[in-house]
Amino acid sequence: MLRLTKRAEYGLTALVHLTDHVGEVVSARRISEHYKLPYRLVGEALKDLCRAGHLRSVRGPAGGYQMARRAASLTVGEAIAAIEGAPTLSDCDAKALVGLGFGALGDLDVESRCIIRSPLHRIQEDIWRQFERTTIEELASPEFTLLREGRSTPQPLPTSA
Amino acid sequence: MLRLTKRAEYGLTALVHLTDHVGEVVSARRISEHYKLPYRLVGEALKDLCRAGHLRSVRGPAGGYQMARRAASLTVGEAIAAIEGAPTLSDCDAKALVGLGFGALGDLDVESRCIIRSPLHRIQEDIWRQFERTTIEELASPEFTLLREGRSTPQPLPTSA
DNA sequence: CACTAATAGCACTCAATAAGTGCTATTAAA
DNA sequence: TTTAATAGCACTTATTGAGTGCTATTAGTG
Repeated sequence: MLRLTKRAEYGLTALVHLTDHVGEVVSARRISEHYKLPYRLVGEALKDLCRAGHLRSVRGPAGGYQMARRAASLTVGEAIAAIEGAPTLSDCDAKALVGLGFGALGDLDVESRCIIRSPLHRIQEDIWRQFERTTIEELASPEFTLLREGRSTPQPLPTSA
Repeated sequence: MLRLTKRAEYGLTALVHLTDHVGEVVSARRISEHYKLPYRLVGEALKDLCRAGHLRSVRGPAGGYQMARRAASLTVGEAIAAIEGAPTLSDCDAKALVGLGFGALGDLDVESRCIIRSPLHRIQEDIWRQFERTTIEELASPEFTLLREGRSTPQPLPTSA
């Protein structure tokens, strides 16, 4: 029903935490205990983010994760894509991402059930644009979000390492 | 993975069709055959839209559905809400819609796992705003469906801004 | 009147996906 | 050497969505 997966939710939560503790190496267990989230799932989400290069990992005891990039340059869209892939609103959207080019699909003949595709695709792009426009830094500091359009004096955040 | 349900997809398709045949009474069967969609599911979606008052129904042979409102005043958001309910991005968003007010939930204690809630909620609102901003008329109007007769390489849509 | 084809409503089954777990390997600090 | 972390992947269970069955009601037509 148009919602993010738990993995994505946990991943974003973890990213916010790591942003608030930039410089530190924090383990999946610590994060999961802090927010009372299932340890293993938080771990899976963190692995995904690590594989995508958004986090760095340190193995062994005292190991864990830390931001690999500045929170201001990592978008919610990139994070979600790393965890659950780029979202698609409808099936023919999904097909379009693969085939691209209408006539080729053979499935879309007659009146093309996809008369709604292109405008829906437009909406989908808008949504994705929202994800891409929002950074983890903004997720981490709500007051920052409000300044998105206003662009008044941005406060120096503790994120600068 | 952040996608619309089939019912919503079928419902939107049907609405576009009814908009293109405004004044006529079109049956669920005709629509389903036209777009090669499962008859019963199209029917269910149409019932939902009818219950919400977006369509009028006529029973008996020669019965069917017709727009109850002008397509220009019916939004994609309203249609989707009628079929699959208002979307929520995360669980704590869903809870927030009920309880609203942080401390009251008992689930959201400690550091409140919902540190990501409010900015995520903002994104969700943006998305919903996109749905509310787009009308069925826009879904139906040809200038929004350039790809339909585009045949060759689908150009990126004329996404104004 | 009988028949037919439509909507109305709801519960149910089955399939797809997401949530969560098991297990093994590797790494590195103590 | 022990321990606690990440790495990876397959697996099981739970939830959700897709689709169907069934019955009732409505109204046009021969």
